[in-house]
Amino acid sequence: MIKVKLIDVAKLASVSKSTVSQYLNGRFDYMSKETQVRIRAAIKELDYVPNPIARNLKADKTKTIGVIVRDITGFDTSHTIRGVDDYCKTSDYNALIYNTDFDPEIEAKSLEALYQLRVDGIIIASSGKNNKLISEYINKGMPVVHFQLEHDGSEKNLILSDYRQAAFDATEYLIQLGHKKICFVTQDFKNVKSRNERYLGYAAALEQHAIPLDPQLIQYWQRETGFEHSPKNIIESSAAPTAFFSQHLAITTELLTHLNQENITIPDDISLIGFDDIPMAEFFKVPITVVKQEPYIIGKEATKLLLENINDKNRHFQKIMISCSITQRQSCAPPKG
Amino acid sequence: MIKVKLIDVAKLASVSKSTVSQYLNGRFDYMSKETQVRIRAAIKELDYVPNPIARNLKADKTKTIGVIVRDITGFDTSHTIRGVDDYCKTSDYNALIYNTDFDPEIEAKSLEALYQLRVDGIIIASSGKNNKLISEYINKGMPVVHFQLEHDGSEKNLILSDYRQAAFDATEYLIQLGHKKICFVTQDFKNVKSRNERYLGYAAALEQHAIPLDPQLIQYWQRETGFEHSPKNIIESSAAPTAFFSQHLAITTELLTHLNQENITIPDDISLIGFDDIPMAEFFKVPITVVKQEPYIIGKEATKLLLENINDKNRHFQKIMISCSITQRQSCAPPKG
DNA sequence: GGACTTTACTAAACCGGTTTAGTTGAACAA
DNA sequence: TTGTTCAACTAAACCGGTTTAGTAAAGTCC
Repeated sequence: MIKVKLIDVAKLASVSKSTVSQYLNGRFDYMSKETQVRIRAAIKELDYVPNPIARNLKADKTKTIGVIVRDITGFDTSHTIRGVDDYCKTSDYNALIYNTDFDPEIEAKSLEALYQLRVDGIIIASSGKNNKLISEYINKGMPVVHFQLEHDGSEKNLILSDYRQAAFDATEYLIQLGHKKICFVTQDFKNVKSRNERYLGYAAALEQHAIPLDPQLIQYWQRETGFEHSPKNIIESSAAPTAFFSQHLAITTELLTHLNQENITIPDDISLIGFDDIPMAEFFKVPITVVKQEPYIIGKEATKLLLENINDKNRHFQKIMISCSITQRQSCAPPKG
Repeated sequence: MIKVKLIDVAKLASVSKSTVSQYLNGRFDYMSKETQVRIRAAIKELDYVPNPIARNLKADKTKTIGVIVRDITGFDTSHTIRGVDDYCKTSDYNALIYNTDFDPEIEAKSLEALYQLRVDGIIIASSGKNNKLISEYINKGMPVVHFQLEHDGSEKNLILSDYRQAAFDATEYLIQLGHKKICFVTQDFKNVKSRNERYLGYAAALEQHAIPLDPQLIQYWQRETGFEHSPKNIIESSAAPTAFFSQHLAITTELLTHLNQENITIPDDISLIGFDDIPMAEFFKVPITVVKQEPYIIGKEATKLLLENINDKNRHFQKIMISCSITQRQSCAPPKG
């Protein structure tokens, strides 16, 4: 495709390869003004562009980072990727996206592929199942930044929403509307700190307002099997929640599907606040109130942190928290009666 | 990061670099069985992985393609990217995504960046403003596949939805519901074939059903300035449309915003069919009926076509069309009266 | 037993740059 | 006049692989 190379420029300008290379790297004091002019002219005439591959081979870096996500198609994820891309472009890096579809094996393969490709660093929303493998790579010198998910706390560099505060705010918002029986709908959070943080925020808000925590109001959902108890049954149970607080978009979506099917009306029959913003929410039958994260900022900050780690191996680790904010729409109302 | 190299394997196995290289490339008949065993053992012991950069330098390819889109965050676009990524992974390629945010200058810069990076090929949803530049690159030997947008017909390799048929189907669907005054809401389509095709489909459906085409029912929208005439005014004009047929998601969204604001009810006051599917449409106040494209398939097919072009420079050009399908929801009803 | 193949390798050039260690000629100081 | 410094370069090694041309030893043929 491109066939003009440095040697061609050198010949045309009647200098050695070395001098052209010095010129290309801005070390102009190694040559005379006239030589500079000749080289500049030769580059222009030949339309020469240095080959970054050859360059990077010697430098032992690729100017490429890897990003491992579950699905680029997700609303928040796509914005995070956008943030990563935008920040990369400001620093002459490129990002390679790998989707795992929530499969830890594909995640492991993606890590391996990126490692073999010699990417300069990796940003990952990890499943937690490959933390051992990730540690190996880190020990070999691969900079890694986690985002979105913290598992056992072994993640050194990470950037997260302030989940505890966000959950606290959302819960308090419901409490201030008069709710006391708030059903916390979540995935299992025993081994996932970033999920546990949400729980702690929820619990803290209840405690602050002297509302006892009813274990029956903690309800579980799994990606593969859905709800442990159906939303309808939860509502009709003795726990009698007046509001749902859903812990991420997939749960919110499935909750809405169930409520729709059962003709349960929001917010008349029950209030709902979700985690993660919802696309085109303003056109919903009931626009859903949410605590929204800042996926674009998270993408940018994650990349910034990663590049800092790439360019300064001795940096200490960081945990960065980004605030969330409540977007009030129409799915929350005071409880009845 | 990785420091084991081919020469280390060669030393441990007591053979030359060449032999190891032959082994790595599967040319086993150049060596004895025992040598193979020794090399295999050495690779395993050292945990050796070949450096693709060095490899590609010699081969003069990067095993990387570039993808230029307007915004990866878009619902359809993210699915197209997903298709590209998935297909890439089956062939050991990687994709680099560049967002233009609808800016032809950024598009030109992205093209240049990808060219300088020596990507093996480019997939682009082009603005049409850089066709000259693209032609230059094609002439220099860069394989290019267009998707989503056809402008002047100079695009050689392209993959599109069958816009004409799709628009025909959508229009006919409305006609069969009893509509005769169907307002075609579009961007300017004079110089964009893929938009003109929609118009032709619309016109063909009207003609087939002997409905005269009223120019007042062709209404324009622009990304920067919005609607030429407000939807409310259009409805109240003498043309008196009973249905809108919107030509892509951004138009549909803005149309919905306007109708919401003016308290115009769908489908009671007016029917609406959109182009492009809508995320979470089932939760809308009025779930919108759409002609949906197949962005994931388009991504896959575009990549397939591109890789074929990369691996066989003498291939003839192709124009591939993918069918759309109507997803009936609740925004279309027979006209009143 | 000498010529011709075949097998199993290796040396060295090559990909397109960067970098280090020299080299050359002029200017300047003692 | 000689030694030293400096400006302005260049040759060659290097990055980590691939590939081509070549070679030594063993096997085959007549």
